[in-house]
Amino acid sequence: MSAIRHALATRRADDFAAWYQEVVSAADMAEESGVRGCMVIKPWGYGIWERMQRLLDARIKAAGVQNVYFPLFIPLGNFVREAAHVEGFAKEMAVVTHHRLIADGKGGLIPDPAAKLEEPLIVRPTSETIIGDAMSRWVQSWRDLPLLLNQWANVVRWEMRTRMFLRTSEFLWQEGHTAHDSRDDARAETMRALEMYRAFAEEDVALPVIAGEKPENERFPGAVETWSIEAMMQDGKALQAGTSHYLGTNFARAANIRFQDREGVQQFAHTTSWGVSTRMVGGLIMTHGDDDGLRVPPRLAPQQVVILPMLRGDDGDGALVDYCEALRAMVAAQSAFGEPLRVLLDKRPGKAAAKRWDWVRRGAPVLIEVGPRDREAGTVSLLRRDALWGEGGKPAFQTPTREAAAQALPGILAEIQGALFDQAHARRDANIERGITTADALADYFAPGNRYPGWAQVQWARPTGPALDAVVERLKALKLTVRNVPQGAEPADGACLFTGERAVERIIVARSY
RNA sequence: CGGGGAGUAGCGCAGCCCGGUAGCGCAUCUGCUUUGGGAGCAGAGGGUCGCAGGUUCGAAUCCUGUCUCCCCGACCA
Repeated sequence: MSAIRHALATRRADDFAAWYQEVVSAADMAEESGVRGCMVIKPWGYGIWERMQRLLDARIKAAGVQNVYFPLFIPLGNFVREAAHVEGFAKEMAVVTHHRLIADGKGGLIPDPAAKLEEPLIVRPTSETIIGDAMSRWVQSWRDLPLLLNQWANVVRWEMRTRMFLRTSEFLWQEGHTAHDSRDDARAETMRALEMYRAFAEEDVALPVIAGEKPENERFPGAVETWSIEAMMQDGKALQAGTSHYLGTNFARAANIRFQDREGVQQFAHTTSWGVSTRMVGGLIMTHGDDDGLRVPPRLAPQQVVILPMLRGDDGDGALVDYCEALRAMVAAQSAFGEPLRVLLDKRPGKAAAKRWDWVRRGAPVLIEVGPRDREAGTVSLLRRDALWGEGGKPAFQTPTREAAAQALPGILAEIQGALFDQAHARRDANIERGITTADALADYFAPGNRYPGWAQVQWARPTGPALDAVVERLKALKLTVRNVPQGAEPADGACLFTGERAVERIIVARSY
């Protein structure tokens, strides 16, 4: 038993779903909007997304990909070309049918029947079709390839069940779209994007992931291959945190993206697409959050260091603020991870101890409280968010000198970034069961009493068609899905767990978001 | 989209069954006290009870519809 008084009302272990929602609101990240499935992303939540954008965009540009922007609206006729793609998205589409409102005579407004669109517009659920249409005009010769594009955009999918950041009807993402003159080149791009996501997730978000290929039944509609990075949440469920697709020539045929090769022969281009979304923010919460709120990895924190003067509303405040301003300047002069350190001096009136818990819940990596006694002694009181609690259920303050604190911060932030990754990595590895070889053992491992069981890595014979459907049904009975076939796993050396045939590869099986 | 639950002050809730003009805790504001760790006391402000109809002399409360959220399922980044 601990005497710790946590900053949240709900513990992860008691009700993970309720805890998640409490973090989203207590960390002041987002709130409901009144529109089904849509959310208002508040400054702290959006600031984290902006950091993700900045870091991922740098990686995208470093790969020679150029940013573009395509329209929100896609003509219906443009969308209907790739059959599997359309079938995959048709059920969840927002459609624009009118362009004007008129009074309904009862004080309200209705779409003007006289302003019905000749051809409805759909709100993009993803942009393969409209970008494919442009590519068909932009690509003529092998010299035009590869064509490497990316856009940062919002997309809309009419989801049946929504959750903040994890699945919203409208979400923000980047979608890369590339066209190539060969299968090999397009597949290489697919794998490059996947590796980019792995590095982004692990190095920037401190999110350990397993990269691998999705099974046939989990492929993106219209894709030839779909690859993903999968992260383990603290309740043991898997979260698909990024995807990369090799689309073959399916979309090129649908959009007529053709080029003349070196021999003068018309060929269809091979295309790819890849994306990471605001869902990553949800993954960050469920990976790094604790019973005191969010913990933001320093590379992503909008503010890495927050200085809290212990103001008393008396004459002593001026000198204290001066002391803190000087500290702020010292800290701001430091660099961490190759960028100037992001530091906030929170001078809002109020008790430092009360404001402290606001910043703990938001998950700022380092808090520095400064009182009159610190000022006189030339010290500060420093608290690491990744190691909040000390002896006796009290916050674990350190009291270095002001100068020492400022100089130590780059190192401390690097330590926190590493500590968050290491904790998540250790937890994930401890919760992957690799010894399951029978269906009964699998059912036992995921038995209802075992609340947060984690993942199982098992061997299978990679069934296809009806045989795969049968496997999917058996897994569904246990609420499980095949997440992916991990890259770099050991070769199969046993029997398929489902069919008893000789296994050909290892797969990750898990419950998922 | 099916099954279940819920919308009352910024947050968490009571009141509803049995209609009579809205309350508690935290937060906020003011004053006094306190002052190195999530302060105490006193006072104050803040709500057309999700929205729209209906029943009624009178609706947070009863009836109908509708919107939104949460949980479970089906579907999906």
